[in-house]
Amino acid sequence: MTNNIKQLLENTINKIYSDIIDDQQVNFTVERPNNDKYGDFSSNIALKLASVIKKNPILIAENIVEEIKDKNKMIEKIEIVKPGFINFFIKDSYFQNIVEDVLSENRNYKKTNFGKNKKVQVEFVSANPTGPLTIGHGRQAVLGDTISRILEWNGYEVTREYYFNDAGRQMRLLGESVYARYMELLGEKLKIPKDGYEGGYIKDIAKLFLENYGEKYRNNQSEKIFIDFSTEYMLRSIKSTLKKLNIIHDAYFNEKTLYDNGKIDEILKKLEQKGSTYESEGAIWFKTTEFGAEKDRVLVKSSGEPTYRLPDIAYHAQKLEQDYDQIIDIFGADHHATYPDVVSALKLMDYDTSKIKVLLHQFVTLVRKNKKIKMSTRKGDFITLDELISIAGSDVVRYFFIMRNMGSHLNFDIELAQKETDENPVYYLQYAHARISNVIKHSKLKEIGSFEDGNIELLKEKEEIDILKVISEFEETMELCFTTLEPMYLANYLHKLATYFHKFYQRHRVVTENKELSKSRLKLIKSIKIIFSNCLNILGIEAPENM
RNA sequence: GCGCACGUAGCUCAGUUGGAUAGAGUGACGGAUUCCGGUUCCGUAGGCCGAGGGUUCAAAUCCUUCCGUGCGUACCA
Repeated sequence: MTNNIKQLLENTINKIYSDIIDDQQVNFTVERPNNDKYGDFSSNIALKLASVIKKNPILIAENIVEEIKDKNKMIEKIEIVKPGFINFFIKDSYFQNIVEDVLSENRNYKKTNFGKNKKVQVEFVSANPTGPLTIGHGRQAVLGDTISRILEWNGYEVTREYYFNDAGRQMRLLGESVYARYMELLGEKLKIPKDGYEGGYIKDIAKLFLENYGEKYRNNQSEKIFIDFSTEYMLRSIKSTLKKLNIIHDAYFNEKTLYDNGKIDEILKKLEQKGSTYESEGAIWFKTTEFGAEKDRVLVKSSGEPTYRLPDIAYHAQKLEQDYDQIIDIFGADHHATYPDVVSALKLMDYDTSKIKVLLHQFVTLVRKNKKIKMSTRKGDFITLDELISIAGSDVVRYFFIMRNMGSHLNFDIELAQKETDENPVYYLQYAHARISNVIKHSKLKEIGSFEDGNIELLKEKEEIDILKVISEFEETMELCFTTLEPMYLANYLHKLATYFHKFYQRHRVVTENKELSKSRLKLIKSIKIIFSNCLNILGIEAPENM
């Protein structure tokens, strides 16, 4: 819609001012003004043009309007205002027609094929299985899955991938911590290792271990089985938590693969050949300063063990060798310093890094009555994602995690999340959907019958046209979500849609003695319902028929 | 110290590439709704957009300095 107007203006100035502007880009905008006295759409094109061709913007505006006047049948009138804005007023009939479009396209309304079935991999969560997922992981999980859904809506083929490492120091500590609890269950004195894990889940694993293996591993701390058993347990638990949020990864990629298939060595060798590494103090360093970093980084520790950086590079090299058209990584803000190194290394080896897109999200603070709840992962002193889901429910958790833009800190108000009242924005949305379902049900009782023949031209009330305008924004909202990969816009949009529906509902009855009008309004609310349902579906939130 | 974010109503946050009177929700106060679900709607109050300077027709938005907060600055991931 906005794009149509923009195109119209673009064509117009190319026609009238072709000699003056030739191939100069005029960076004008078309937007929906917040004040409706400025029309449905407004453009600053004349103001922008004024600085290029040194003419009075009002005059330019007049020339443009003269050219498009009466040529577009959806435009009711055009006004030129003060500094030089051009304001467009659209005919009601245009908005009324949207109802028919929505009803006929239904689930596919304004679905796009921008992706043309291109393959995109979205990597998210990727927490090592040392403990239950935290609230922070939750935000990433929901973001990753919602972004995947947005991509799918736009015709991409998405692979959701989870990267983890079940080797290394952290996992060793996990095994030792479980061992300590195991020995405790066998009546020994508890000796939790230094920096070990103290959360209650360790006891659960130990207990299950005991049930499976009895006393067989008494005094066998070094047994790898503690790590393997714990890893398997934690991965199962993580998957089950994600499933509660309706999130299922297509692939779990273990870092170990990169050692087994020689990728780590290969990459290290390549970097050495490029002369970008050197040895110092027994470690192998990567000359990151050559790419603008403050300091060089260690790739291989003096112990001979690589740091996380080297496998990260190898992993991404491998991703780029597969036939993905795009790679999306979702990381917490604490990773913002590390990924540029990965990209530099890949560039150095002539990989096409333009395929990689990194999205960083800020952290989550759990809040109760305006007070921060402090948490410590190691001590196990935290509310897990799993607990949060059981307290607040999947729909609320999903909505809360994407209702703020990912770049800003999120305060998760645990009390608000539990409220099943109008204070909770999720219920506000779902209630609107349920209400529509109910009205349609009611219309059947009143024997309105089929409303397929409802006349959309009867939708003339301000509240009706207003909500149709909101529906017309769906397309550009989705496009914004797609280009920015920021689901927040859709959350805000849904709230707006609900507001306008409730406003309409408050002032006008759908089912009345007037059968013709009832039918047209039923058509209207049915189309609203479809938009709700489509949007909620993209957000992975249920659209209930009743509540 | 340095790097990257951020600072908008009492609170939580929107504000597309600079645009016309800076908006929502929530809290506070006051109203509406005999009705298809009172989990709804309407109104009022609340702001020098962290502070100063600059750029231009136009700045919450861009540049600069300062103040404040968060994250990073590991041979942890």
